Amino acid sequence: MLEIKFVRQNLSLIEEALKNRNTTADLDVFQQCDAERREILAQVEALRYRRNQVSQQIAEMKKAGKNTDDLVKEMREVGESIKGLEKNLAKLDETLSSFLIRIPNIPHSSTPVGKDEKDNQVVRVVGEPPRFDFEIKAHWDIGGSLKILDFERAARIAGARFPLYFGAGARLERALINFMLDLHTIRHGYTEVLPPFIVNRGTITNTGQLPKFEEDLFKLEGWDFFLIPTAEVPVTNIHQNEILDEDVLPVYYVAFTPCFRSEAGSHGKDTRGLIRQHQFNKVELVKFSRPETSYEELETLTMNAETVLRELELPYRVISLCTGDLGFSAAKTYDLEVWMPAQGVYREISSCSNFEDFQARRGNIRFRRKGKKGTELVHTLNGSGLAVGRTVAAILENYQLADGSVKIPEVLKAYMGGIEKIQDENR
RNA sequence: GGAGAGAUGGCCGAGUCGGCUGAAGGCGCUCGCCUGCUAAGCGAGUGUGGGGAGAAAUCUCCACCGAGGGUUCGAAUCCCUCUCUCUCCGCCA
Repeated sequence: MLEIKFVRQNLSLIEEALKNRNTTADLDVFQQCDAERREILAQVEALRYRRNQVSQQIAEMKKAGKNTDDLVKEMREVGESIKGLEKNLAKLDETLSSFLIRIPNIPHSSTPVGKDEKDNQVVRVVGEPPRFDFEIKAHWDIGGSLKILDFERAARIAGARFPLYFGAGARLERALINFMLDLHTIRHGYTEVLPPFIVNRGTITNTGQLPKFEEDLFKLEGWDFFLIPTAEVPVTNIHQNEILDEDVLPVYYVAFTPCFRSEAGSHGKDTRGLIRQHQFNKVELVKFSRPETSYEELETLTMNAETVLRELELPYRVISLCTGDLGFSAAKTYDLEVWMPAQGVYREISSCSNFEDFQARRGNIRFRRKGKKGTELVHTLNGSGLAVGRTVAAILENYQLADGSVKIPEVLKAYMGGIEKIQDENR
């Protein structure tokens, strides 16, 4: 959420940002409500001032044994007026906050301006797509013939877009989770957290998934609870309504969680394989930083996520999302895209964003500088490190061999009980 | 699920029969003083959000004592609802 004062003073900047994001909002209505609210506020405060003064006077007069009937009667009327104005005020507050909470973040100046994903900028390309001298298969075919992935049975258990892993496939998923957590905790200095997978409405509003994107979420029927679409939601909210000590910053958290997404509006997209599932696993990096260092933190966070791909020796590229493709709460986002040989394309496997103070304002996450008065909002950042299902898919495709087996990446061997490759175990 | 206790400022903790309590006291923190260092000591300051004035330091007003509602001229204090925490019992793991 943006600060109301900021919006008031930067209407043209907001208008520009909205345009770059291919969206609009009724700024006139905002301006009108805002002005009206401040006027009524002034009236209410004047009346409350009067009431406070007189109430004190009544107390003194009573102590002195004087009659206060007239004043009490007058104050009764003042009280009524206050109540009436407060009602108007509440209505305007409601209008204003529902307006503000639907305004996306302002893109950072380094975010490229553009309409859609075609205008995203390639920042760097790392690694060479492997060459194959045999007919390569898509990961769902590899998984099927190795009997480590079974989407048909998954569909019977739950429905379309759910995963079911067996044997070495299940272990590969678990190996990746452990590898990623170890890498980020031991080498990159993140603190591991295991958060709730179900969160309340306030929490998921703070990170920006609500109120605008409720249809993308799974909601528990009869409860105001939601399945998390990403660990970003519970982990960013760890410090909601807290004032952090300056010297604990920056705070680094890494969390493994399953993620649940309704994928509303993506019918027919990526229907096969592990790419787009209602449930998938993800290791997520979350940072809380001082405002002045958040863009450096974004670079290192992105690099931390990239390290997973480098260690796994998977070819990838880094994309800077343009304004039209940027997420609601983000000011700047790098996507990591891994090479998927069967489709011959780079696919998103991580998204690393700086939200600046946008989420912190909603979640009321602040810090205090030593020797300075008052508090400041922290900046929040997060990035996948990485989406595990998509990593499995990338490994299956990039490490496939002519005989239909799949080589285990060097760094994962220890996590896979020392096996060299996954082959049909004739389970 | 049953019974009880509680929720106050960065933290701990006091608030009498409703009225100079935005809130005692302590800790922490900041600035200054002092002892050649350190520890201790002394003095002053130190909540958040919003409105208004001012170039600024600052001043002033309003709101906030878990959340929401009510009573009252006036509520941290009384009443109702909700949320959360703790203790005991039951149940399950």
